[in-house]
Amino acid sequence: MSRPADPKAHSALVAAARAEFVKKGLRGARIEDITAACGLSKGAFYLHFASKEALFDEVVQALASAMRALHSARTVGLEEVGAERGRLTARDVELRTPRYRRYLALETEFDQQALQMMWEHRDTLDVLIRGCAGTAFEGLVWTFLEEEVARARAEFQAMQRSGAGRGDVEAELFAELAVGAYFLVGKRLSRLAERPDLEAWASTLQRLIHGGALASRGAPGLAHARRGAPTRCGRPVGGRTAAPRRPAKRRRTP
Amino acid sequence: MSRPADPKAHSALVAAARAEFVKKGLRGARIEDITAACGLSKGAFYLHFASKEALFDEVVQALASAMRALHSARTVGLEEVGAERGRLTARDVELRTPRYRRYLALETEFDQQALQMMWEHRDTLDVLIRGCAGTAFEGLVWTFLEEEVARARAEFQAMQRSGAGRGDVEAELFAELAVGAYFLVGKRLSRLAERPDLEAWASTLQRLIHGGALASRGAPGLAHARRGAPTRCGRPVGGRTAAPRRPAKRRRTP
DNA sequence: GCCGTTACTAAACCGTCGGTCAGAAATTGG
DNA sequence: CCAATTTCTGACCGACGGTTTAGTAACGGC
Repeated sequence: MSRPADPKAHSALVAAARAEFVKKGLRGARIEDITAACGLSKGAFYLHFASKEALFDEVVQALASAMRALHSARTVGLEEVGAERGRLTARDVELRTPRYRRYLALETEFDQQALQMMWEHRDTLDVLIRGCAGTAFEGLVWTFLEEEVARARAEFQAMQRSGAGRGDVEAELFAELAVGAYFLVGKRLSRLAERPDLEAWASTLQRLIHGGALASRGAPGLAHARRGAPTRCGRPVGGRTAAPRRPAKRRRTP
Repeated sequence: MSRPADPKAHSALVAAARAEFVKKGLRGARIEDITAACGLSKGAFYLHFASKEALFDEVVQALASAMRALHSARTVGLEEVGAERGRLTARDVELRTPRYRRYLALETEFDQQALQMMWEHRDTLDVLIRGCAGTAFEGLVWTFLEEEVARARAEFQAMQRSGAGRGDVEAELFAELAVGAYFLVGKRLSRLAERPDLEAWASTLQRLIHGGALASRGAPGLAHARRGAPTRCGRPVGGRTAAPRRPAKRRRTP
């Protein structure tokens, strides 16, 4: 007995809410707009979620667990290769030994997975970054990043100890830059209409971060790193009209 | 005749508003909180500003003109040195010639100025980045960045043509990374209580961006780039309590 | 068909906040 | 001290939007 709920209602609400959150931010999104987008009434919203924040929390939890999964996969992956093939040394880096290449491939793979994850959750990420000021979710994205920075710093410090990482750079700053680079690219994803070549992005970023922007003096591995033409950067999503300036009304100050 | 306005009222309101904007975002900041912070009543606000947005606009214009000034200073500065000492070549980079060092110093100087500017306007930047979703100022910060990216891309492409920049990297992606790095650092400034050693940050960033994170094979100029111990990263501003999760109330979904 | 249950609707409710305005307070010139 | 003038106050208005709730209708079981 009893009337069954529209099986699509819940997911439709989530989808509409995500779109609305991206457009107006968590605070600015209106329940009525969300429900109207799925042909429901405002009241129906509260049959499925306790509040706007509860819905957003659900979405954020999905992102958080995806991040945790990736984070620990990376840690154990690195440990496994470490146990299996030994730590990276300065010599490995200098001669681009198979061990160096193994580490490089591993990192690339995880970076690609990270980008893929960011692509799937790009709307939520965007809201966490720039759409939840003054809410309970404020700063949550920084705690996420902080964990990644800590991991990257530890890895780089290990490389520095073994001579593989340059010693004249503070590990913390390096980690911020590296994590930040991916973060930025993730941020940019939210402005793209269709999925760019994330795999190429990952390897380009890695080349830049490892080798720098200056032409290297006949470094080996440069030709091997190249994969066809440099990659284009994707089309921005349509809309977003021109520069918004001066919402000005009249002024009364003499 | 007539009663003169409190001469400090205007600037006090601006200061209080900036603080409130950072705390709650443009939308979330309440006029009454702003005026209360300077011991004024809500009505007094409208003697000085037409609206909350008008006040914010005033603050943003100040930032915008500071950015424009820096932007054009950089362009003319680069042109001057170009006319005076000639363009950078692959050889300059390889041998770290005086010309290379001149360019490097110039860039460092402007980067430091940029960081300094960002430090002074860190609160406004922060609001533009993460506190104005769904307002008229939405996306303004990206148009600012877009200009910088365009400049960086053009500069890097020139370096690629002359062989000074590595050719296997898309100039656009490089430019995004480079501008993004400063942007991120600027973002981080808003979480610091006191001014860090921005000069050291600028040169570390430059070393990373130019030379990469990997230990270089006895590259010249490495020792000269080092300046004492690697720099610490500053103390975060106090407050900001632990992870905000589950604003949850009760749920009604069966 | 009828009944019980539950999804859903429509409208009311109510707190919040931007903006207004009548009057009180302050200052200056006389 | 008075008058003129402007600043400043704080109660008020109205819109907006999240949440609640009384009522409606769809569905399953009999």
